[in-house]
Amino acid sequence: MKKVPEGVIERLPAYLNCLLQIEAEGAATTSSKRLGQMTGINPAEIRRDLVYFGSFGIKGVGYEVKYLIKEIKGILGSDHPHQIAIIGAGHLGSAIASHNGLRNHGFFVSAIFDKDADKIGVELGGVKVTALKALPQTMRKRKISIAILAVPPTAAQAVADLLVEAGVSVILNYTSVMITVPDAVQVHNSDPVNELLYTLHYLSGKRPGVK
Amino acid sequence: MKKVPEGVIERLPAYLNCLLQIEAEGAATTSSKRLGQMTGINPAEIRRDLVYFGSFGIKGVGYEVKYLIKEIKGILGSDHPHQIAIIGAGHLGSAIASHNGLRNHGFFVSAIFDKDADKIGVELGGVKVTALKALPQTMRKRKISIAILAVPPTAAQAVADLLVEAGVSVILNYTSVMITVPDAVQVHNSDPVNELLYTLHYLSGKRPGVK
DNA sequence: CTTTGTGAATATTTTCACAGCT
DNA sequence: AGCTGTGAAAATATTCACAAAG
Repeated sequence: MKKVPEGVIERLPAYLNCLLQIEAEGAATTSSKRLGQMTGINPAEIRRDLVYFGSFGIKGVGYEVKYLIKEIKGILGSDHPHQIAIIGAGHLGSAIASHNGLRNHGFFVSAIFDKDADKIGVELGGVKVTALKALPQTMRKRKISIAILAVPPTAAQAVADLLVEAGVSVILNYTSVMITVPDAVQVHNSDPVNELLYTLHYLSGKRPGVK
Repeated sequence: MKKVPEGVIERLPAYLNCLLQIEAEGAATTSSKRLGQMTGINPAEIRRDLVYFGSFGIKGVGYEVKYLIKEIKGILGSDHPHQIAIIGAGHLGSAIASHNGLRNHGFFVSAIFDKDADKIGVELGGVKVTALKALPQTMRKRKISIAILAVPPTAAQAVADLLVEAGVSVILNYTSVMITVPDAVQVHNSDPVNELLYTLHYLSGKRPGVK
C-alpha cells in the first residue's frame, strides 16, 4: 500500500463528522460531491483520500453512509475505546473532562491530574483528580497513552517530561508553549491562541485557495 | 510578491511561540537551525517561509529575536488588538473567556453570548453574558469580526447563521458539527474530539514524516 | 566558520478528465 | 444519467546545496 499523506489523516475526522450528520439526517447513501460541499474539499480529493484505504463506494451510486462511517472509524482507530488522561484541572481541563462528545467517540477520561492540593480528590465528570506526582505510575498502570496537557505555561515542559516518563504516545498540547519531547512522542498543538493567530491572517487581505 | 502557501501561515504562529520562548530565555539572536530543532521543521523551510515576507536575518549570525517577533506579529496581524466574541457560556466558553494567553496576544473578549436566561448578566472574566438574540446588533455595533463558537452541537448551525448575519469574518468552531457558511466566512474547526481522532492514527502503526 | 537567502532538483499533493460500473 | 476510482497533468511544497555576507 502506498504511503498515506499526512493531509489525508487530517481530513478523515472531517469526513467522519459530515457522515455522522448525514446519517442523523436519515440518508442511506451520499456522494463525494455532497461531502465536498460540506467540507469545502474537492470531491476528487475526497475520493482519492478514501481509496488509500480501500474501495468503499459504488460507482454510479455513491457511498453507503453507515458502512463508510464504520470504515473510517476503523482507519482512525476510533472503532474501539481509548483511555485518556487530562493534566490540569483548571478551566480548560475541566471543560474538556466534561465534554460529552468524548464518550460518543470512544474516548474515556481515565485520569485527571493536578498539582494543586485543593483540587486533589475533587470529582470532575465522575473522575477523581489525582496528585501530579502520581502521574507516571498511574498512567503506566492504567496503560494510558493519550494525554491532554492543560496546565499553566510555566509547568508545561516539566509535565511533558513526566508524561514521557509515563510512556505516553500522544500529547494534545493545549498550552501556549512548545514542548520538547523525544521523536517517538507525537505532539499536537491546540492552544486556542495559536488557532486565533492563524485565522487572523484571513482578516486582512484575501484568503489563499479561494476560487 | 509571490503567493504565500497556506502552510506558511500555519507555521508562523509556531515560530512566534518559539521566538517568545527564546526571548524569555534571554537570547538576543537565534537561527533557523534552533527554530528547526524546537518545531521539528526543516531549517531551510523556515528560512524560505520567512523570506516570503522579507529578509529578516543576518548572514552568518541568524535572526535578531525581538525584531523577528515584531515582524511575524506584523505579518499575522497580531501587532494590534482584536475584539473577539465567545458564543456559549458553558464550560468550554468560560474556559476560553478566562484564558490569559488571549490578552497577551492582543485578543480582547468583547462580548459573550448565551441563550440560557440563567447565564445572562453573569460576569465571565469581566465581561457580562448577553442574550443570544442581541448577537447581530451587538457584534455589528462593536465591529467584532472574530467569533469563537462553543455552543451545544444542536445549536451550532443556527448560531453560525446568526454570526453570518452579524457580518463575522472568522469562526473558530469548537463544536463537533460541520457548519455551513458563505465562502467569504473563514471557518476553522477546533473541536477537541476531532483533534483526538486525528492523533489516534499515530498510536497504531508508524507516523508518516518521521526520519 | 557560521548562517542566511535562493536557484535548482525533488517530492508530494491536488486537480482534471474519463473509463467503467450501476 | 450519475458517480466512483484512477492515470496523467498540473500545481505546490519541501529539501538540497552553495554563493554571498558577516
